[in-house]
Amino acid sequence: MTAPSSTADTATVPSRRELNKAATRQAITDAALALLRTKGPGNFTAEEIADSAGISRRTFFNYFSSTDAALASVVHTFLHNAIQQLRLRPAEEPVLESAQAALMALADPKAVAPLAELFTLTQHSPLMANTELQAWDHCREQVFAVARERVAVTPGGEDELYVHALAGSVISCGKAAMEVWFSRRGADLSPESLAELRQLLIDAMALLGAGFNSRSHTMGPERYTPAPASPAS
Amino acid sequence: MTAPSSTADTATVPSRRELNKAATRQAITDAALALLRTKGPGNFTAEEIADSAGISRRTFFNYFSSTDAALASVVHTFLHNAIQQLRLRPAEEPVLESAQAALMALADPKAVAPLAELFTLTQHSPLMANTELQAWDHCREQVFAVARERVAVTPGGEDELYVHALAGSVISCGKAAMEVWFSRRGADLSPESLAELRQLLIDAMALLGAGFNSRSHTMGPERYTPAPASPAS
DNA sequence: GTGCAAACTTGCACGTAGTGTAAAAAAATG
DNA sequence: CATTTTTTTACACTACGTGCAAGTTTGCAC
Repeated sequence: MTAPSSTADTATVPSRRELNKAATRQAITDAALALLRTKGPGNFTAEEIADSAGISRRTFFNYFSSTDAALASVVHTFLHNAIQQLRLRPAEEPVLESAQAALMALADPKAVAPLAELFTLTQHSPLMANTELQAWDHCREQVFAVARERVAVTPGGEDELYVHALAGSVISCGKAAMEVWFSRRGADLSPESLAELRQLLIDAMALLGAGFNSRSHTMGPERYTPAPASPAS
Repeated sequence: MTAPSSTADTATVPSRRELNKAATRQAITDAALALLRTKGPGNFTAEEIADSAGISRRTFFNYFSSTDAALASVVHTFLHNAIQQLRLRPAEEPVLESAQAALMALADPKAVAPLAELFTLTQHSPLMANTELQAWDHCREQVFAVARERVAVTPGGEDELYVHALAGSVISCGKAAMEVWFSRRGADLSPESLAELRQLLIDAMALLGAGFNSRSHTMGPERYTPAPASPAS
């Protein structure tokens, strides 16, 4: 065979095994998504996915521990990218701003398209809720790790609570922004829709940074930000 | 038969069938907890639980959809009580204070003892993580419902985001406080330990109310400083 | 190339999960 | 007691997830 490519774009050598594994992995998720589109959530088995991906049932379970896990890889890759963006931010930047910036970088069609499709296809199905929650929680742990590095937590101090609560809240607000966006726009990936997503993410982080005090959340009828036009929903 | 008790504390008549159902339900969770203690998480089957509870395997699945669900009933009852406490708070009270007060009411041995035991027994097991996340998320939905009632959300307005983000953050902070408490004190239910739990809950809500801006969260029930303007926009 | 060791895939088998179904048992009702 | 309704139970069935022992592919050295 020819020598390993000298024009490798990444440091690690992409061996044949790695490529094959990545290819089958992708084939599995593609097959799972296709079945999700055609048959709907919960109406197809692991054997069907494996069959459609051209592998055996046993091999499917070598890659994913369940059918849900195969679908959730979409969420995992998105959140993985988010964490990478977060780690790129300067360490001296406040965590909230870093989170906001990291989320901004992902509010483009390429990144959110698979996520949006998965969301719309499994919107009212409790089947995905499970693995989805796990994915978000996994992301929370990553944010926790990043935050802990920056805050330099003292072993027995009260910083533990600070970092835990901050990481969880950041995830919750990001989740909230996405939920609102999906409920408003569905799978709409137009530039205006994505702009709205970005604004929602900004607003959510701002709410968190302001301690949810930006508006008097008593029963007072006073409204905030008189929202120019667009009463149509 | 004897007439329905006139001293019934609840409006609904506790018929024989209701009592039996409640008894078997309790027997199942007791059996599941006992097996969890003796065999450890993941090392017992649904049939064993049913056997130990004196019922058939099929009946077990009539009550719970999985072994995890049987264990998670502990978490559900705790969170159910928390929600009830939350609903008891006056509607004009800020949500953060209501949440704090509701959690205070549950920081007593009676309520947290089963939760603490379940936590310590399944601490490093991914088996419970699943249903536990679901339980928390279910609680989040309840908090969301309460918050939406109070905030009087306008259909197309930005209040959706506010309520979603607030409910999620409150849950995250409550979760964070409990996680820190468990990691510090384990299953310690002494008065000092519970006092620390209460303080952690207070601090967590204070952090949220202060927008994670003040790092001096060693204070007691002090008022937080009003949050400055939101980050650059 | 040949040979070898490591990895990956595959088929098989096994225990378990969860559900549909119909019959039996128990409780409410007349 | 006879009934009607609800609950439990036994049975069967599909699917899940995993251990195991093959077979197959890849990497590496010679």
